[in-house]
Amino acid sequence: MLFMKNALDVLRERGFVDQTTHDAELQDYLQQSEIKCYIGFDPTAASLHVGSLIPIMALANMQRCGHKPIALVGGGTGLVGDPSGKTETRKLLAKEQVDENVIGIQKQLAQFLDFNAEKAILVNNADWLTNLKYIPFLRDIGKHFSVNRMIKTESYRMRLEAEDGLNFIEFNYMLLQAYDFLELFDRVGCRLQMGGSDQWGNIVAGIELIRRMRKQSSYGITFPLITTSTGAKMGKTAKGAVWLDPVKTTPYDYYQFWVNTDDGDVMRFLSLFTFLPLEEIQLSARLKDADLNFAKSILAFEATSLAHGTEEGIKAYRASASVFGDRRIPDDILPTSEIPRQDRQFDDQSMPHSFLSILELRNGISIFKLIQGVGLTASGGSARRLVEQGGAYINGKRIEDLNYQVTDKDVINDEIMLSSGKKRFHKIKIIS
RNA sequence: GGUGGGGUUCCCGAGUGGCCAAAGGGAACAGACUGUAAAUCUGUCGGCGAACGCCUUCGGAGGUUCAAAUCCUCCCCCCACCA
Repeated sequence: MLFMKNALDVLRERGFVDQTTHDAELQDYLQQSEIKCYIGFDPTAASLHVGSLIPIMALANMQRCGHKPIALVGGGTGLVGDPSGKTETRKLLAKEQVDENVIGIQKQLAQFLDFNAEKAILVNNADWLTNLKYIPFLRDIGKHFSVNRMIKTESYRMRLEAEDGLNFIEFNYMLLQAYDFLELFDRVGCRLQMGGSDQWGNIVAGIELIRRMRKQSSYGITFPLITTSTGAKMGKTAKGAVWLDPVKTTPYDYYQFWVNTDDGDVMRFLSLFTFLPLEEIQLSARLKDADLNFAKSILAFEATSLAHGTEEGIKAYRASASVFGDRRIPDDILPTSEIPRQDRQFDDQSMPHSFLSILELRNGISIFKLIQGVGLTASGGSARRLVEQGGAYINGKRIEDLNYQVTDKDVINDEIMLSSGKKRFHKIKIIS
């Protein structure tokens, strides 16, 4: 393991590093084997979304470098709410809700990290935070914090200047996160905390607390805020966030999210969101125009496989090929990827679909009712508009007539393919 | 506790008695162009309805009025300053 690449270099090369504290010492620290590093995850929802992928992938890369990642789920801090990077007060969550969310998040992290044989550790800060006593905490921990300094940090200053202000419970957040770091330092000797760039202040607070109380040094790494090349925050789509939960965002939709990556982001995203060798990724820079879509397919396949397993990745790829057509992916593009390059298989189980009885079709169903019914649009009115604007298709043919009645004549091979625009499909399977 | 300013449709933000389903921008959706990209241009963008239209929405509850997002009363929440 000694000849392994330094984890800091790996993270840096792949684009994970925004800032670090005392770089040289950190590098030395990471030269040891099996060091522990942690990242906190907020249990604001029962599922993580692609916005959390950067920290997840950072931990996974650490693990691949022979280190021991600790995923901290904020069951305790989630009860308080982190003001960092937010311009307004977050709603306080009920305790039951937080507990439920913690369970969901744990499950998803296990997709990316190997928790077997203690190769990664999962902790919930509710275990120690919820038992804290106010007065002892103030005396032992609080005395190390200068309010003057705290209000100068970016995250608080932002909120102090904002309209909405900052309330006291949020103001405490930094102390709690610093305490988490101290706790992990004491429990397992963790000396490295990572997080988004908005976590800088919180991370430094922890480092200082450890130094003051334990006279030991510890380190921090922050990740850059990932935006698309068009400047938008990554991970939002029409339906809101792109979730890692396959029920909230199906693997097919997840794949579609990635395959629609902006041209300018493909290389960067391949480095961040896959484990494909950097040399191969850099080589794919030669891809131009439509050929760049090969790289996008691979990105989508790899990302989907990571989140949902290879089998789902393959299914999503084949489902996409069956509606968008397939071009054989050349062997020399990102050769390490196990994306199917030879097969002509299609998979129509994985795309959005629903079932309809043939009997219901006998009398005909209004096209816009059907479009709305399968969920391609949210309301009958918008389905109507879709047809009026020429965006509705049945079996690939544009529907010109608003009053079009879908009947059994539209069934092909026991199926009807509806589409909204040119990229959103829904297959209706007919049951006789 | 006092004084002042706020809470508008997914978001930002105009509107201060009828012409308001509510300007403008963003997001989103569709069309054209393409490569399932971006940019650009065009259209749409509360619900129901073929349509005249009807219904729901401007923090909450009442009230005034032929008519209220707009006026009045009470309540809730946020912000600033003062205490």
